Amino acid sequence: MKIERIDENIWIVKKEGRMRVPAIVYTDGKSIRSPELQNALQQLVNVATMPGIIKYAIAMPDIHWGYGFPIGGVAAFDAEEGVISPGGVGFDINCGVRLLVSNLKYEDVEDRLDELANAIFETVPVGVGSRSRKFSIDELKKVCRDGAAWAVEKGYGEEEDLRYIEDGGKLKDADPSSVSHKAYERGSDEIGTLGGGNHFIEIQRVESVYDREVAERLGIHENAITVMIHTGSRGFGHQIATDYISIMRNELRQHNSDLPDKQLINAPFKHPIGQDYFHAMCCAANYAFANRQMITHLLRKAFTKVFGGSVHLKVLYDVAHNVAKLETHELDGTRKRVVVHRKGATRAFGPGNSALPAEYKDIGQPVLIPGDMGTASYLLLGTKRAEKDTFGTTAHGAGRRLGRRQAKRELSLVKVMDELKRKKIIVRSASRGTLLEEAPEAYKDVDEIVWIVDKTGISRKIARMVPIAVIKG
DNA sequence: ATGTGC
Repeated sequence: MKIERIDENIWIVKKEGRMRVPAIVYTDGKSIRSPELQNALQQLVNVATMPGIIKYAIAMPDIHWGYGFPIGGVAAFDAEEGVISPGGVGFDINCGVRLLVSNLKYEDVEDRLDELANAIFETVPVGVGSRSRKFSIDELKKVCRDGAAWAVEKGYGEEEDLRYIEDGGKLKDADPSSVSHKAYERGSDEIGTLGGGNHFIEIQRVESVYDREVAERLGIHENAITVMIHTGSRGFGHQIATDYISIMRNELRQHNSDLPDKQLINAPFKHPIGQDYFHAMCCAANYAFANRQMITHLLRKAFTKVFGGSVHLKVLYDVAHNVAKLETHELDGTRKRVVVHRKGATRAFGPGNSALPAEYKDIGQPVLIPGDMGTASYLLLGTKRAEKDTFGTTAHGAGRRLGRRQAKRELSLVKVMDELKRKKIIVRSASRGTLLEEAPEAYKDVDEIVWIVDKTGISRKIARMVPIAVIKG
Protein backbone atom coordinates (compact mmCIF):
# COMPACT_ATOMS: atom_id res chain seq x y z
CA MET A 1 0.00 0.00 0.00
CA LYS A 2 1.32 3.41 -0.96
CA ILE A 3 1.25 6.00 1.82
CA GLU A 4 2.09 9.65 1.23
CA ARG A 5 2.57 12.42 3.71
CA ILE A 6 0.25 15.39 3.11
CA ASP A 7 0.99 17.27 6.33
CA GLU A 8 3.39 16.87 9.23
CA ASN A 9 0.98 14.47 10.97
CA ILE A 10 -1.51 13.56 8.22
CA TRP A 11 -1.08 10.75 5.69
CA ILE A 12 -3.02 9.57 2.66
CA VAL A 13 -3.43 6.12 1.18
CA LYS A 14 -4.33 6.88 -2.42
CA LYS A 15 -7.21 5.12 -4.10
CA GLU A 16 -6.13 1.78 -5.55
CA GLY A 17 -7.74 -1.58 -6.31
CA ARG A 18 -11.29 -1.71 -5.00
CA MET A 19 -11.07 1.45 -2.91
CA ARG A 20 -13.87 3.91 -3.71
CA VAL A 21 -12.18 6.73 -1.79
CA PRO A 22 -8.70 7.36 -0.35
CA ALA A 23 -7.88 6.72 3.31
CA ILE A 24 -6.53 9.43 5.61
CA VAL A 25 -4.49 8.76 8.75
CA TYR A 26 -3.75 11.23 11.54
CA THR A 27 -0.52 10.12 13.16
CA ASP A 28 3.18 10.91 13.43
CA GLY A 29 6.05 9.73 11.23
CA LYS A 30 7.17 7.06 13.66
CA SER A 31 3.77 5.45 14.22
CA ILE A 32 2.79 5.29 10.54
CA ARG A 33 5.59 2.77 9.97
CA SER A 34 5.06 0.71 13.13
CA PRO A 35 4.31 -2.96 12.43
CA GLU A 36 1.32 -2.99 14.83
CA LEU A 37 -0.39 -0.33 12.74
CA GLN A 38 -0.31 -2.27 9.47
CA ASN A 39 -3.27 -4.60 10.17
CA ALA A 40 -5.39 -1.67 11.26
CA LEU A 41 -4.39 0.26 8.12
CA GLN A 42 -5.47 -2.69 5.97
CA GLN A 43 -8.82 -2.61 7.79
CA LEU A 44 -9.11 1.10 6.99
CA VAL A 45 -8.41 0.40 3.31
CA ASN A 46 -11.11 -2.32 3.40
CA VAL A 47 -13.60 0.21 4.77
CA ALA A 48 -12.74 2.53 1.87
CA THR A 49 -14.16 -0.10 -0.55
CA MET A 50 -17.65 -0.09 1.00
CA PRO A 51 -20.74 1.13 -0.93
CA GLY A 52 -21.62 4.79 -0.59
CA ILE A 53 -18.57 5.83 1.44
CA ILE A 54 -18.06 9.59 1.20
CA LYS A 55 -14.81 11.55 0.83
CA TYR A 56 -12.42 9.17 2.63
CA ALA A 57 -12.04 6.61 5.40
CA ILE A 58 -10.30 8.30 8.32
CA ALA A 59 -8.07 6.98 11.10
CA MET A 60 -7.37 8.84 14.31
CA PRO A 61 -3.93 8.59 16.00
CA ASP A 62 -5.25 5.97 18.44
CA ILE A 63 -6.13 3.57 15.60
CA HIS A 64 -5.77 -0.13 16.31
CA TRP A 65 -7.14 -3.42 15.04
CA GLY A 66 -10.86 -4.08 15.66
CA TYR A 67 -13.82 -6.17 14.46
CA GLY A 68 -13.91 -5.39 10.72
CA PHE A 69 -13.45 -1.64 11.09
CA PRO A 70 -10.39 -0.37 12.96
CA ILE A 71 -10.93 1.19 16.38
CA GLY A 72 -10.13 4.88 16.06
CA GLY A 73 -11.87 4.99 12.68
CA VAL A 74 -14.40 7.29 11.04
CA ALA A 75 -16.46 6.45 7.97
CA ALA A 76 -19.40 8.44 6.57
CA PHE A 77 -21.81 6.83 4.13
CA ASP A 78 -24.35 8.51 1.88
CA ALA A 79 -27.78 8.23 3.56
CA GLU A 80 -29.38 7.44 0.17
CA GLU A 81 -26.82 5.19 -1.53
CA GLY A 82 -24.69 4.04 1.39
CA VAL A 83 -24.70 1.40 4.11
CA ILE A 84 -24.75 1.01 7.87
CA SER A 85 -22.53 -1.58 9.53
CA PRO A 86 -22.54 -2.94 13.12
CA GLY A 87 -18.76 -3.43 12.87
CA GLY A 88 -18.39 0.30 12.21
CA VAL A 89 -20.00 1.07 15.56
CA GLY A 90 -18.55 -1.70 17.70
CA PHE A 91 -20.10 -4.20 20.09
CA ASP A 92 -20.26 -1.75 22.98
CA ILE A 93 -22.76 0.64 21.41
CA ASN A 94 -22.38 4.15 22.86
CA CYS A 95 -19.38 3.29 24.88
CA GLY A 96 -18.58 6.80 26.02
CA VAL A 97 -17.28 9.17 28.64
CA ARG A 98 -18.89 11.59 31.09
CA LEU A 99 -16.96 14.22 33.04
CA LEU A 100 -18.24 15.61 36.34
CA VAL A 101 -16.70 18.70 37.96
CA SER A 102 -16.82 18.93 41.74
CA ASN A 103 -16.57 21.92 44.05
CA LEU A 104 -13.75 20.11 45.88
CA LYS A 105 -10.02 20.79 45.69
CA TYR A 106 -7.23 18.25 45.98
CA GLU A 107 -6.52 19.33 49.57
CA ASP A 108 -10.12 18.46 50.50
CA VAL A 109 -9.84 14.86 49.34
CA GLU A 110 -6.20 13.76 49.56
CA ASP A 111 -6.49 12.27 53.06
CA ARG A 112 -9.85 10.63 52.42
CA LEU A 113 -9.30 8.93 49.10
CA ASP A 114 -9.40 5.42 50.56
CA GLU A 115 -12.73 6.14 52.17
CA LEU A 116 -14.08 7.68 48.95
CA ALA A 117 -12.88 4.81 46.76
CA ASN A 118 -14.50 2.32 49.16
CA ALA A 119 -17.77 4.28 49.18
CA ILE A 120 -17.87 4.28 45.37
CA PHE A 121 -16.91 0.62 45.15
CA GLU A 122 -19.78 -0.21 47.51
CA THR A 123 -22.31 2.03 45.75
CA VAL A 124 -21.71 1.31 42.06
CA PRO A 125 -21.87 -2.32 40.86
CA VAL A 126 -18.63 -3.02 38.95
CA GLY A 127 -17.16 -5.92 37.02
CA VAL A 128 -18.19 -8.32 34.28
CA GLY A 129 -21.62 -9.70 35.06
CA SER A 130 -22.38 -6.99 37.63
CA ARG A 131 -26.08 -6.41 38.28
CA SER A 132 -28.24 -3.62 39.60
CA ARG A 133 -31.94 -4.23 40.09
CA LYS A 134 -34.30 -5.86 37.66
CA PHE A 135 -36.37 -3.66 35.36
CA SER A 136 -39.38 -4.92 33.37
CA ILE A 137 -39.35 -5.00 29.57
CA ASP A 138 -41.94 -2.19 29.52
CA GLU A 139 -39.61 -0.08 31.65
CA LEU A 140 -36.65 -0.90 29.38
CA LYS A 141 -38.65 0.25 26.37
CA LYS A 142 -38.96 3.62 28.10
CA VAL A 143 -35.18 3.58 28.61
CA CYS A 144 -34.80 2.96 24.86
CA ARG A 145 -37.07 5.87 23.95
CA ASP A 146 -36.01 8.43 26.56
CA GLY A 147 -32.38 7.62 27.41
CA ALA A 148 -30.92 9.71 30.23
CA ALA A 149 -34.26 11.52 30.68
CA TRP A 150 -35.74 8.20 31.82
CA ALA A 151 -33.13 8.02 34.57
CA VAL A 152 -33.80 11.60 35.70
CA GLU A 153 -37.53 10.94 35.77
CA LYS A 154 -36.85 7.92 37.99
CA GLY A 155 -34.98 10.13 40.42
CA TYR A 156 -31.42 9.45 39.23
CA GLY A 157 -29.96 12.90 38.89
CA GLU A 158 -31.27 16.29 37.87
CA GLU A 159 -33.07 17.72 34.87
CA GLU A 160 -30.16 20.12 34.32
CA ASP A 161 -27.76 17.20 33.77
CA LEU A 162 -29.48 16.48 30.45
CA ARG A 163 -28.33 19.78 28.90
CA TYR A 164 -24.75 18.60 28.95
CA ILE A 165 -25.10 15.27 27.20
CA GLU A 166 -24.54 14.68 23.48
CA ASP A 167 -28.00 15.04 21.89
CA GLY A 168 -29.51 15.57 25.34
CA GLY A 169 -28.86 11.90 26.16
CA LYS A 170 -31.70 10.82 23.88
CA LEU A 171 -31.35 9.77 20.23
CA LYS A 172 -34.73 10.34 18.61
CA ASP A 173 -34.50 7.50 16.09
CA ALA A 174 -34.72 4.83 18.80
CA ASP A 175 -37.47 2.28 18.16
CA PRO A 176 -37.92 -0.29 20.95
CA SER A 177 -39.74 -2.71 18.61
CA SER A 178 -36.48 -3.33 16.72
CA VAL A 179 -34.80 -4.82 19.83
CA SER A 180 -34.89 -8.60 20.48
CA HIS A 181 -36.36 -10.23 23.57
CA LYS A 182 -32.93 -11.65 24.31
CA ALA A 183 -31.38 -8.16 24.37
CA TYR A 184 -34.10 -6.99 26.78
CA GLU A 185 -33.43 -9.99 29.01
CA ARG A 186 -29.70 -9.34 29.11
CA GLY A 187 -30.24 -5.62 29.67
CA SER A 188 -32.88 -5.94 32.37
CA ASP A 189 -30.56 -5.78 35.40
CA GLU A 190 -27.49 -3.98 34.04
CA ILE A 191 -28.56 -0.32 33.91
CA GLY A 192 -26.55 1.48 36.53
CA THR A 193 -23.59 -0.91 36.41
CA LEU A 194 -20.06 -0.15 35.25
CA GLY A 195 -19.03 -3.40 33.58
CA GLY A 196 -15.48 -4.58 33.06
CA GLY A 197 -12.50 -4.26 30.70
CA ASN A 198 -11.49 -0.67 30.08
CA HIS A 199 -14.57 0.73 31.81
CA PHE A 200 -13.81 2.79 34.89
CA ILE A 201 -14.74 5.49 37.34
CA GLU A 202 -11.83 7.79 38.04
CA ILE A 203 -11.31 10.53 40.60
CA GLN A 204 -8.95 13.04 39.02
CA ARG A 205 -6.97 16.13 39.91
CA VAL A 206 -6.72 18.88 37.31
CA GLU A 207 -2.99 19.04 36.74
CA SER A 208 -2.60 21.48 33.83
CA VAL A 209 -4.81 24.08 32.21
CA TYR A 210 -4.01 25.19 28.65
CA ASP A 211 -6.71 27.85 28.16
CA ARG A 212 -7.45 29.51 31.47
CA GLU A 213 -10.35 31.63 30.27
CA VAL A 214 -12.29 28.75 28.75
CA ALA A 215 -11.41 26.39 31.61
CA GLU A 216 -12.67 28.91 34.14
CA ARG A 217 -15.99 29.07 32.29
CA LEU A 218 -16.26 25.31 32.59
CA GLY A 219 -15.47 25.38 36.31
CA ILE A 220 -12.04 23.86 35.70
CA HIS A 221 -8.97 25.15 37.51
CA GLU A 222 -5.73 23.61 38.72
CA ASN A 223 -6.18 21.17 41.62
CA ALA A 224 -9.93 20.96 41.12
CA ILE A 225 -11.37 17.46 41.56
CA THR A 226 -13.13 15.93 38.56
CA VAL A 227 -14.79 12.55 38.15
CA MET A 228 -14.75 10.62 34.90
CA ILE A 229 -17.12 7.78 34.01
CA HIS A 230 -16.26 5.45 31.13
CA THR A 231 -18.87 2.83 30.32
CA GLY A 232 -21.41 1.84 27.66
CA SER A 233 -24.52 -0.22 26.98
CA ARG A 234 -23.30 -3.44 28.64
CA GLY A 235 -24.84 -6.72 27.50
CA PHE A 236 -27.80 -4.88 25.96
CA GLY A 237 -25.80 -3.20 23.19
CA HIS A 238 -23.63 -6.27 22.78
CA GLN A 239 -26.70 -8.43 22.11
CA ILE A 240 -28.11 -5.91 19.61
CA ALA A 241 -24.81 -5.91 17.69
CA THR A 242 -24.73 -9.72 17.74
CA ASP A 243 -28.38 -10.00 16.64
CA TYR A 244 -28.01 -7.69 13.64
CA ILE A 245 -24.69 -9.11 12.47
CA SER A 246 -26.48 -12.44 12.29
CA ILE A 247 -29.61 -11.01 10.60
CA MET A 248 -27.52 -9.20 7.99
CA ARG A 249 -25.43 -12.33 7.37
CA ASN A 250 -28.51 -14.53 6.88
CA GLU A 251 -30.84 -12.19 5.07
CA LEU A 252 -28.53 -10.03 2.95
CA ARG A 253 -26.29 -12.76 1.48
CA GLN A 254 -26.21 -11.33 -2.02
CA HIS A 255 -25.51 -7.79 -0.86
CA ASN A 256 -22.66 -8.98 1.39
CA SER A 257 -21.23 -11.63 -0.94
CA ASP A 258 -18.18 -9.70 -2.12
CA LEU A 259 -16.72 -8.10 1.02
CA PRO A 260 -12.93 -7.88 1.46
CA ASP A 261 -13.57 -8.96 5.08
CA LYS A 262 -16.68 -10.81 6.33
CA GLN A 263 -16.65 -8.66 9.46
CA LEU A 264 -17.58 -5.63 7.36
CA ILE A 265 -21.09 -7.08 7.12
CA ASN A 266 -23.59 -4.28 6.51
CA ALA A 267 -27.02 -3.33 5.19
CA PRO A 268 -28.03 -0.55 2.83
CA PHE A 269 -29.08 2.26 5.16
CA LYS A 270 -32.44 2.57 3.37
CA HIS A 271 -33.14 -1.16 3.51
CA PRO A 272 -35.59 -2.21 6.26
CA ILE A 273 -32.82 -4.24 7.95
CA GLY A 274 -30.47 -1.25 7.86
CA GLN A 275 -33.22 0.89 9.35
CA ASP A 276 -34.01 -1.71 12.03
CA TYR A 277 -30.35 -1.90 13.06
CA PHE A 278 -30.15 1.91 13.16
CA HIS A 279 -33.27 2.13 15.34
CA ALA A 280 -32.04 -0.64 17.66
CA MET A 281 -28.56 0.90 17.84
CA CYS A 282 -30.17 4.18 18.96
CA CYS A 283 -31.98 2.21 21.71
CA ALA A 284 -28.64 0.86 22.94
CA ALA A 285 -27.12 4.35 22.76
CA ASN A 286 -29.98 5.67 24.89
CA TYR A 287 -29.50 2.77 27.32
CA ALA A 288 -25.84 3.79 27.68
CA PHE A 289 -26.76 7.45 28.29
CA ALA A 290 -29.20 6.26 30.99
CA ASN A 291 -26.47 4.04 32.43
CA ARG A 292 -24.00 6.91 32.81
CA GLN A 293 -26.81 9.05 34.25
CA MET A 294 -27.62 6.44 36.90
CA ILE A 295 -23.97 6.04 37.79
CA THR A 296 -23.71 9.83 38.16
CA HIS A 297 -26.49 9.68 40.73
CA LEU A 298 -24.79 6.82 42.58
CA LEU A 299 -21.51 8.78 42.59
CA ARG A 300 -23.25 11.81 44.09
CA LYS A 301 -24.54 9.53 46.85
CA ALA A 302 -21.06 8.17 47.52
CA PHE A 303 -19.50 11.67 47.59
CA THR A 304 -22.23 12.94 49.94
CA LYS A 305 -21.63 10.01 52.25
CA VAL A 306 -17.96 10.96 52.57
CA PHE A 307 -17.98 14.76 52.28
CA GLY A 308 -21.50 15.73 53.37
CA GLY A 309 -24.32 17.65 51.68
CA SER A 310 -22.30 20.65 50.47
CA VAL A 311 -20.44 18.63 47.84
CA HIS A 312 -21.60 19.19 44.29
CA LEU A 313 -20.91 17.24 41.08
CA LYS A 314 -21.87 19.08 37.91
CA VAL A 315 -22.06 17.31 34.56
CA LEU A 316 -19.55 19.05 32.26
CA TYR A 317 -20.26 16.82 29.27
CA ASP A 318 -21.11 13.27 28.18
CA VAL A 319 -20.00 12.09 24.76
CA ALA A 320 -20.19 8.79 22.86
CA HIS A 321 -17.24 7.20 21.08
CA ASN A 322 -18.93 4.11 19.56
CA VAL A 323 -21.93 5.16 17.52
CA ALA A 324 -23.36 5.84 14.05
CA LYS A 325 -25.21 9.13 13.59
CA LEU A 326 -27.34 10.56 10.80
CA GLU A 327 -25.84 14.03 10.30
CA THR A 328 -25.69 16.81 7.74
CA HIS A 329 -22.23 17.73 6.50
CA GLU A 330 -21.07 20.17 3.86
CA LEU A 331 -19.36 18.47 0.93
CA ASP A 332 -18.14 20.36 -2.12
CA GLY A 333 -20.36 23.30 -1.19
CA THR A 334 -23.56 21.29 -0.79
CA ARG A 335 -25.12 19.95 2.38
CA LYS A 336 -25.50 16.20 2.43
CA ARG A 337 -27.14 13.67 4.76
CA VAL A 338 -24.57 11.10 5.85
CA VAL A 339 -24.39 8.21 8.31
CA VAL A 340 -21.21 8.92 10.26
CA HIS A 341 -19.74 5.81 11.91
CA ARG A 342 -17.49 6.73 14.82
CA LYS A 343 -15.85 3.65 16.26
CA GLY A 344 -13.42 4.56 18.99
CA ALA A 345 -13.71 8.11 17.78
CA THR A 346 -15.29 11.13 19.46
CA ARG A 347 -17.61 13.75 18.03
CA ALA A 348 -15.84 17.13 18.12
CA PHE A 349 -18.21 19.79 16.78
CA GLY A 350 -16.85 23.31 16.64
CA PRO A 351 -18.13 26.69 17.83
CA GLY A 352 -21.54 27.70 16.48
CA ASN A 353 -22.78 24.17 15.88
CA SER A 354 -26.52 23.91 16.49
CA ALA A 355 -26.10 20.59 18.37
CA LEU A 356 -24.42 22.41 21.29
CA PRO A 357 -26.13 23.80 24.39
CA ALA A 358 -26.24 27.62 24.52
CA GLU A 359 -23.55 27.73 27.24
CA TYR A 360 -21.01 26.04 24.96
CA LYS A 361 -22.05 27.45 21.60
CA ASP A 362 -19.26 30.03 21.40
CA ILE A 363 -16.44 27.70 22.55
CA GLY A 364 -17.29 24.41 20.84
CA GLN A 365 -18.22 20.95 22.06
CA PRO A 366 -16.36 19.53 25.06
CA VAL A 367 -14.40 16.43 24.03
CA LEU A 368 -13.29 13.85 26.60
CA ILE A 369 -10.25 11.69 25.93
CA PRO A 370 -9.43 9.21 28.69
CA GLY A 371 -5.95 7.78 29.01
CA ASP A 372 -4.75 4.77 30.97
CA MET A 373 -5.19 4.50 34.75
CA GLY A 374 -1.65 5.60 35.55
CA THR A 375 -1.20 8.57 33.22
CA ALA A 376 -3.80 11.23 32.41
CA SER A 377 -7.04 12.13 30.68
CA TYR A 378 -7.88 15.26 28.73
CA LEU A 379 -10.64 17.79 28.28
CA LEU A 380 -10.57 19.35 24.81
CA LEU A 381 -12.95 21.29 22.59
CA GLY A 382 -14.16 20.49 19.08
CA THR A 383 -13.26 22.74 16.15
CA LYS A 384 -14.48 23.99 12.78
CA ARG A 385 -11.45 22.27 11.32
CA ALA A 386 -12.79 18.91 12.55
CA GLU A 387 -16.18 19.67 11.01
CA LYS A 388 -14.47 20.41 7.71
CA ASP A 389 -11.89 17.60 7.63
CA THR A 390 -13.07 14.68 9.82
CA PHE A 391 -16.89 14.87 9.83
CA GLY A 392 -16.53 16.61 13.19
CA THR A 393 -14.49 13.89 14.85
CA THR A 394 -11.36 13.42 16.95
CA ALA A 395 -9.56 10.63 18.86
CA HIS A 396 -11.07 8.71 21.80
CA GLY A 397 -8.28 7.43 24.01
CA ALA A 398 -4.75 6.14 24.35
CA GLY A 399 -5.26 3.07 22.19
CA ARG A 400 -3.87 -0.32 23.17
CA ARG A 401 -0.20 -1.15 22.73
CA LEU A 402 -0.49 -4.74 24.00
CA GLY A 403 -3.40 -7.09 23.34
CA ARG A 404 -5.32 -8.22 26.42
CA ARG A 405 -3.77 -11.69 26.40
CA GLN A 406 -0.31 -10.33 25.76
CA ALA A 407 -0.65 -7.88 28.66
CA LYS A 408 -1.63 -10.69 31.03
CA ARG A 409 1.27 -12.81 29.83
CA GLU A 410 3.98 -10.17 29.87
CA LEU A 411 3.19 -7.88 32.80
CA SER A 412 3.61 -8.45 36.52
CA LEU A 413 0.75 -7.56 38.86
CA VAL A 414 3.17 -6.70 41.68
CA LYS A 415 5.12 -4.29 39.47
CA VAL A 416 1.97 -2.65 38.10
CA MET A 417 0.54 -2.15 41.60
CA ASP A 418 3.85 -0.85 42.98
CA GLU A 419 4.12 1.69 40.22
CA LEU A 420 0.56 2.94 40.81
CA LYS A 421 1.29 3.13 44.54
CA ARG A 422 4.44 5.13 43.85
CA LYS A 423 2.28 7.61 41.90
CA LYS A 424 -0.16 7.70 44.84
CA ILE A 425 -2.98 6.31 42.75
CA ILE A 426 -5.52 4.27 44.68
CA VAL A 427 -7.08 1.34 42.82
CA ARG A 428 -10.15 -0.77 43.55
CA SER A 429 -10.90 -3.55 41.10
CA ALA A 430 -13.29 -6.45 40.88
CA SER A 431 -10.65 -8.51 39.05
CA ARG A 432 -6.86 -8.97 39.15
CA GLY A 433 -6.76 -9.96 35.50
CA THR A 434 -8.38 -6.65 34.51
CA LEU A 435 -5.62 -4.75 36.30
CA LEU A 436 -3.02 -6.41 34.08
CA GLU A 437 -5.04 -5.96 30.90
CA GLU A 438 -5.54 -2.32 31.80
CA ALA A 439 -2.05 -1.60 33.11
CA PRO A 440 -0.51 1.68 31.91
CA GLU A 441 2.12 -0.39 30.08
CA ALA A 442 -0.64 -1.96 27.95
CA TYR A 443 -1.53 1.44 26.47
CA LYS A 444 0.06 3.93 24.13
CA ASP A 445 0.95 7.37 25.42
CA VAL A 446 -2.24 9.46 25.62
CA ASP A 447 -0.13 12.65 25.67
CA GLU A 448 1.13 11.84 22.17
CA ILE A 449 -2.38 11.11 20.87
CA VAL A 450 -3.70 14.39 22.24
CA TRP A 451 -0.67 16.29 20.97
CA ILE A 452 -1.48 15.12 17.43
CA VAL A 453 -5.20 15.98 17.48
CA ASP A 454 -4.37 19.39 18.96
CA LYS A 455 -1.51 20.05 16.52
CA THR A 456 -3.60 19.05 13.49
CA GLY A 457 -6.43 21.25 14.77
CA ILE A 458 -9.22 18.65 14.93
CA SER A 459 -9.69 19.56 18.60
CA ARG A 460 -7.87 21.76 21.08
CA LYS A 461 -6.53 21.01 24.54
CA ILE A 462 -8.15 22.69 27.53
CA ALA A 463 -6.99 20.69 30.54
CA ARG A 464 -5.05 17.60 31.60
CA MET A 465 -6.36 15.61 34.55
CA VAL A 466 -4.37 12.97 36.44
CA PRO A 467 -5.93 9.98 38.21
CA ILE A 468 -5.84 9.86 42.01
CA ALA A 469 -8.32 7.03 42.59
CA VAL A 470 -9.51 4.44 40.07
CA ILE A 471 -12.47 2.08 40.30
CA LYS A 472 -12.26 -0.69 37.69
CA GLY A 473 -14.39 -3.65 36.67
C1' DA B 1 -16.57 -4.70 24.93
C1' DT B 2 -19.22 -9.55 26.40
C1' DG B 3 -23.68 -14.16 30.78
C1' DT B 4 -14.78 -13.18 28.31
C1' DG B 5 -15.78 -19.96 23.25
C1' DC B 6 -18.54 -22.63 18.52
